[in-house]
Amino acid sequence: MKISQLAKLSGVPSKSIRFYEDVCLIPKAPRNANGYREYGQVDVDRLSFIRRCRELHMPIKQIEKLVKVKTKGNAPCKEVDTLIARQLENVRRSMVELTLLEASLSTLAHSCQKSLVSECEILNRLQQGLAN
Amino acid sequence: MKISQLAKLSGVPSKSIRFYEDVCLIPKAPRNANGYREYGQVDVDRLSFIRRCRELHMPIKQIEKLVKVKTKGNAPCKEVDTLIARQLENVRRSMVELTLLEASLSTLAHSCQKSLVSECEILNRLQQGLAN
DNA sequence: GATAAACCTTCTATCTACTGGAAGGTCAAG
DNA sequence: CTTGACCTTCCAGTAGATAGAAGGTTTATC
Repeated sequence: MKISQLAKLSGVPSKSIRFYEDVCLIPKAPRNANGYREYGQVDVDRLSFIRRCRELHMPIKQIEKLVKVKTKGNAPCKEVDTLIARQLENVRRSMVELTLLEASLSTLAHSCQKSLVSECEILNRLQQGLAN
Repeated sequence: MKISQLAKLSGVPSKSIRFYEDVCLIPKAPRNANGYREYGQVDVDRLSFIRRCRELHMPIKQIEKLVKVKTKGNAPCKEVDTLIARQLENVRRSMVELTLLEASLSTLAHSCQKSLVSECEILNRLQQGLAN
């Protein structure tokens, strides 16, 4: 199949597929007589896998390791566990940070009852440091 | 004062200060005889303000509006409210997304009891779609 | 047979918000 | 007089794409 068919079946846009090839996340596709890339089911599977990893916000470098380890079936899957655990940690760290942000912004949003910039409590707090 | 002093007082690295000048978030600094940038207290205040906005993950374009509106004291501060509310929305949207991610990753992390890649439940789920 | 739409290709530029480094000028202390 | 700590500009790179230009191919339709 050609690239747009693969895009449809895998859920990854053609542009991204070419990009993934550029950065060596996927192997270089063979070309047909016109120089068009030719794909098969294995590519659909691989890209579906990659798409799901990306949906979990995994960086490409990590997905690369996951893809590599996936191909050698009788290797220990400890590394897989580690990569997922690391990503889970990343997500949890971001959540903590966002929770703090949310609190600050929420306080800030409710802090101004005035209507002129010169008296605006929001701006004052941003200027002087947010004590919450 | 010179740029590194401003950096110290405002908490914004010199490199970032030059960058903010390049993208017109702050005005071009006057230069002394040697071509060095010269700053005063007003710049400390402005950059401290900017730093606090950045700590709230506000994009530079939004901060720019906030800085602009801040200078004209007797303008209505409704726009300030709007910008903060928008940022709060952004943060909340990200939190929702991360909460879903956390759930998926957490399930995934606990799904594999095997030790070989070929039987790894994590990889299976990433391949076939995560039903959770 | 002409032509237009819908593909495909490569290359380049753009986005965000910096950060790092190279090459070179200036200044103060020892 | 030289060493180190500043300062300057400019260029490159980060992550993960996305958009667009310029050009080739194929297929359907008139």
